[in-house]
Amino acid sequence: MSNEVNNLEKINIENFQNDLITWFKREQRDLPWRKDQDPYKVWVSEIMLQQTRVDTVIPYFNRFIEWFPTIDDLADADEEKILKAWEGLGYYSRVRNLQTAVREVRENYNGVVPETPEEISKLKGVGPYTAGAILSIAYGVPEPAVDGNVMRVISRVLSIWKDIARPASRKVFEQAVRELISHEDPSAFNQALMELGALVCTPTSPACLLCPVCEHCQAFEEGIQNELPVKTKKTKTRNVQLSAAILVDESGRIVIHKRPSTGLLANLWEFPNVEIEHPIEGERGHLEELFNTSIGIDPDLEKIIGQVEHVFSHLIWNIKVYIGKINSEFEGNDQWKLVTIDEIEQFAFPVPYQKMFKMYLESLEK
DNA sequence: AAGACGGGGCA
DNA sequence: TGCCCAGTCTT
Repeated sequence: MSNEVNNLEKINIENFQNDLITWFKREQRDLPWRKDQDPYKVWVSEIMLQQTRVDTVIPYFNRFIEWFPTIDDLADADEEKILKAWEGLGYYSRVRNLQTAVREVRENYNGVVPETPEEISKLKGVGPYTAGAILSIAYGVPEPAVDGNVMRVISRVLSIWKDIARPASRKVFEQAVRELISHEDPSAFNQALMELGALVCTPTSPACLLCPVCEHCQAFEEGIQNELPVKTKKTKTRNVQLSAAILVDESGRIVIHKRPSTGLLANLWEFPNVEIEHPIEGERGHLEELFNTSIGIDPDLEKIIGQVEHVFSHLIWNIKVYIGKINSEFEGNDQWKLVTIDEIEQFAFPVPYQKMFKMYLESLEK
């Protein structure tokens, strides 16, 4: 494995560590999860930061810690509330896995986040990156924490032409970091690598002239920093047509539905909707029939108030938004509820349905 | 190894 | 539009 990173011999590791860490201690951003090294808070921040930008995470992190200050608070929380805390952040399985995992910590580790790679990696939602991040930042363990930033930085510094889109490549970068990591300050080293990737060694047009380790960088030396990292794979998104309805009863309450516990947007709330596989020309009666047969709701649809388009990483939703009325016989249960406009905010809705609700409120003002 | 899984920011 | 972001889990 180690000969795959043969460029390691060209670098002065100790100087590299010093330049990198010195820069980090001087330039690091003031972030809420850097105020202390509470393993729980480090853990929460690392889960939130998965595939999510720092600026997006900050307000979510502050509110999450406010609502669930300790492992016990999170372990005891209702799922509805943790989903509400995550509403709009995306990748909602992260927070359900996090709650599962803190319960494991309470049961199996006496409420203390484990500090060995073997144990921490068993926790739900803790993969190789997060394990290394928590261990190094909270406990000072010299484990690699290889994320997209680190692969980009290391691919340039060591001129590694492995395709970072392939799962197998991560091991190469982990091995490189094992060789490079500071054993005096693994926390600063790992965070510095990520901070450098976020602030200086960016995906496009890296700021090499401001880089604290440019003199160690083989890509910079050869002027090929813009060719690295190598990353293939294009995601092809498919289109899904939906029709959804704000259905109101006699007293103005609205029908909402809880999504299934698995799959896309699991356990979040939505407005009644059906997928339209074969668009039929404007047949409202046909659509009402479709609502009836597919979700057991018999609405009186009045009109379309607009469309919502929402792009996910792997698909695109195009939602035709209807308003309508619901029969008086409608009864709620665990999955179906009638709620007032003011009660809506207590439930966690994915963004496309937030857009839809906003559209509905605007239609009322006219 | 590939796909599922959110959402927003930026060229 | 397409790419990228402090990735992990399932198939």
